[in-house]
Amino acid sequence: MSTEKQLGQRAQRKAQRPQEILEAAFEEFVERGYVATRVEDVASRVGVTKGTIYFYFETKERLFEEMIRHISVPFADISANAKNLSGSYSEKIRMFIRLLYDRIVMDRNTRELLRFVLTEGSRFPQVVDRHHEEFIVPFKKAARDILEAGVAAGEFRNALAVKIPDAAIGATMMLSVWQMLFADRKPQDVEAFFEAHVDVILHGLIAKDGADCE
Amino acid sequence: MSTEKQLGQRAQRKAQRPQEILEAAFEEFVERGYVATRVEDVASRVGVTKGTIYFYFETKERLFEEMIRHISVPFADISANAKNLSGSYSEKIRMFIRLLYDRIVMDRNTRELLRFVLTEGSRFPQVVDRHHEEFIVPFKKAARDILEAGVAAGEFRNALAVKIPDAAIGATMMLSVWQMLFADRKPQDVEAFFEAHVDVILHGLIAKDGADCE
Amino acid sequence: MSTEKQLGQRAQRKAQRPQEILEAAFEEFVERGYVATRVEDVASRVGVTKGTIYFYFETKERLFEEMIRHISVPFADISANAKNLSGSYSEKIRMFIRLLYDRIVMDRNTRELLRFVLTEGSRFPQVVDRHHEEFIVPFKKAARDILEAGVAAGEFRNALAVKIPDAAIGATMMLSVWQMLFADRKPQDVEAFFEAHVDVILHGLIAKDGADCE
Amino acid sequence: MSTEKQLGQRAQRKAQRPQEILEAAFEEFVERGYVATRVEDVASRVGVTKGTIYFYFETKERLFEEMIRHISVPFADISANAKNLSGSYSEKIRMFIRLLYDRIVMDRNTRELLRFVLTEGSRFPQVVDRHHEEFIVPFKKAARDILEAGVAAGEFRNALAVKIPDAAIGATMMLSVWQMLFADRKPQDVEAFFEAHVDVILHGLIAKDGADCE
DNA sequence: GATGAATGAGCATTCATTCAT
DNA sequence: GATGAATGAATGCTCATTCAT
Repeated sequence: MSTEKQLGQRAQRKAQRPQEILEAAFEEFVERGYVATRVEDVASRVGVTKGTIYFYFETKERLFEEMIRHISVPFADISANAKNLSGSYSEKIRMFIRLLYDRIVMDRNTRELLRFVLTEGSRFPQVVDRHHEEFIVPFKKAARDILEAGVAAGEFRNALAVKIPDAAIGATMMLSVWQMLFADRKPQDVEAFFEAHVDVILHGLIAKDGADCE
Repeated sequence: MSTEKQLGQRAQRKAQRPQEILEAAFEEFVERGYVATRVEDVASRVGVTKGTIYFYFETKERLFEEMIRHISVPFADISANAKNLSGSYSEKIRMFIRLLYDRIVMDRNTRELLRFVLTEGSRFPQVVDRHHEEFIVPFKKAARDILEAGVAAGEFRNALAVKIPDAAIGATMMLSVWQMLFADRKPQDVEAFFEAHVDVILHGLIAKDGADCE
Repeated sequence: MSTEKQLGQRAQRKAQRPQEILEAAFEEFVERGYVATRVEDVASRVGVTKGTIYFYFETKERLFEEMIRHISVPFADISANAKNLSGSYSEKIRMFIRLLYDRIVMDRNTRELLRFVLTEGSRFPQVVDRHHEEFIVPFKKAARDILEAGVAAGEFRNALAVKIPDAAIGATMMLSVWQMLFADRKPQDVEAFFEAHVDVILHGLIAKDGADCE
Repeated sequence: MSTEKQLGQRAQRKAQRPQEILEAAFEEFVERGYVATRVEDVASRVGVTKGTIYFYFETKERLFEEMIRHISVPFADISANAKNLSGSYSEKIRMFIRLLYDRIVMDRNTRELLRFVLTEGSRFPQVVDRHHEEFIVPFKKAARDILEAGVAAGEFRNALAVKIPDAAIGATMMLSVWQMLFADRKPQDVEAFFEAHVDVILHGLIAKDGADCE
């Protein structure tokens, strides 16, 4: 017991090392990309030396893959949340898209994860595949579920987008891309974008006679 | 005819070399990214040796930048076309988005250009800036012009998206990203996506009483 | 003893490496000059590989500069010795020139240092400047000091060379140059040269009536 | 005849080409040394292209060697002049050293030739050997001839330097080296140096009683 | 004679990886 | 566990040299 206490700090440190390394790796890979990041850069950021990295991770490739895993919070939670939404289906779709914005646009990890998939995809096909299964498929399913339920409830019309929910929700991606490109230099008004997005896919652009859709 | 003879084989060759090299560079950079592409890879693809590449381009960086310039067809044409669209504003917005799909989703050059901007942006900030000026700004302007004209004509309601046209048109980007990621492995039904996209932003999702929005 | 053990083989090695490398660099640069010497040549001579050189020295330029520093034993010692000379001023000037021969003509490091200054000066202007300050200026001063003291003591006449001591001592340089050029192939009789040099500047060439100057 | 006149200019040009190239080569090799000078640099200076250089000179090595030959004006003239000197032997030695200063110190070609011998000697041993035969041996002989004649005439004492004339004349080299090193930055007073040199070797440093040697 | 496109050997430098301490 | 000296393959870039035009 006393031994445990004595070693306490060091042991904790040790247990955290892999985490620390993965987080440092994330920052470095974000800054320079896979090829241009040196293992030593990661080590310096953690405050250790190259050798230590290799003690925990076989190769630079492995380090990258594990880093990707580490920052990947599968889509499950959004799917789960999506099921618990309350209110009208319009409200539900609004909340769902809200969740997406918080993830895809606002959450740095998720945004950079997407960038990694785009930039290093050819070098790490498994990463692309995993991303497809863990994020894109569940995301599409969750979206379709809400839309279909909305149709069944008579609140939504049976629009073409019910089968292809990306067509309704996809604007999210444009904002995400703008963020990736210009995050720093040309800040976006995310809230306004979000409201405009939800508004347009719920009511459309065409002015209706009689009832104004606005 | 006489011109061809005057030029001679060698001269012809020389005139084409830069083009050939830039196209080979495009393919290689697409496949492996900037850092991982060796100048020699580009040379082999053209069927020459390293030295020849350096005869035409000072450095690898320059080669990349010139390649980007070479595949960049500024947005001007779309803006121009956008002004000549005929029919109702619903028709016009449909045609406009159609043009976008042809460019951003279907045209490989433009798609990969976007990927380069995303992947190599930190290494080539000028490329990002140029892309913003030549593509994104004109694109947003063209979109806003149509929407505002549609509102002025009374055909469109004064939706929030009129000020933020990306919110209406942005789904395009999601399809583009899907293409970048899975073009080969998970083909998309671009036509269906397009139709669903146009349908949803014109009519919205909510079922209208009395008049069915579809 | 304990120190040696504490250091360990590896530590000892490491402490000596820079020295070893600098000495190998000296030999290689002497043999081939800066441009024609390959970093790998230096490595081979030490018995390591290229990478090791770069572990200790940032660039080939730095390696050269540090090597120059390493072989440069500033002139301070000669100046110091010059002050402690005893005997008549004729004796003193004789001893002083003797010191110079030992350095400029006989000492390989100093001789090659001069050659480096001549051959690589345009590439390394700082090296030329440092050489001027550390060698040439102190050398001239020390020489002038002796000559002036000799004049003050009435032993030397107030010859023009008192203000321009190089004119009296400069023959040293010719022998040094002969050494640089033909050291191996046409050996010089340094002693005879030295004696003739001292003799001629002390007594001159002209036969004096009455007292034979010899 | 008319043909000859028509071609006149071109033919002249052609005949001068090798000369022009050699002179351009001299300037470039002086500026950068053998290895760092590119054949194309030489070509540009002449206003032609690489190929032309290779039309006249087989290789870069040959170009260098021929350039050395081109700027080498053997010592013969000095030897010849030395024989025609008039006046006392003191006068003669003065004139002889004067000739040396004009050549070794003041004449850029000769000075740079010496530098080439020093810098590229290991790469071009024939150049060193030729230099020895054409310059150094005749120079020593001419010097010894005067000194010995002066001794025979009873004007010079039979100093040690008569056998080793470099010991008397060698200060010239120190000034030459100073010129090579600092020509631009620290100008030398060549005349004063020359006078001091001649003065000291003729009269020596030691104050003679009775007759002041000055 | 002159050109300049093309070649390819050569070299400085980087960096993932190993391993003795 | 951690270090960091050492390795060596890899790659950007240069330049002497060639040769078809």
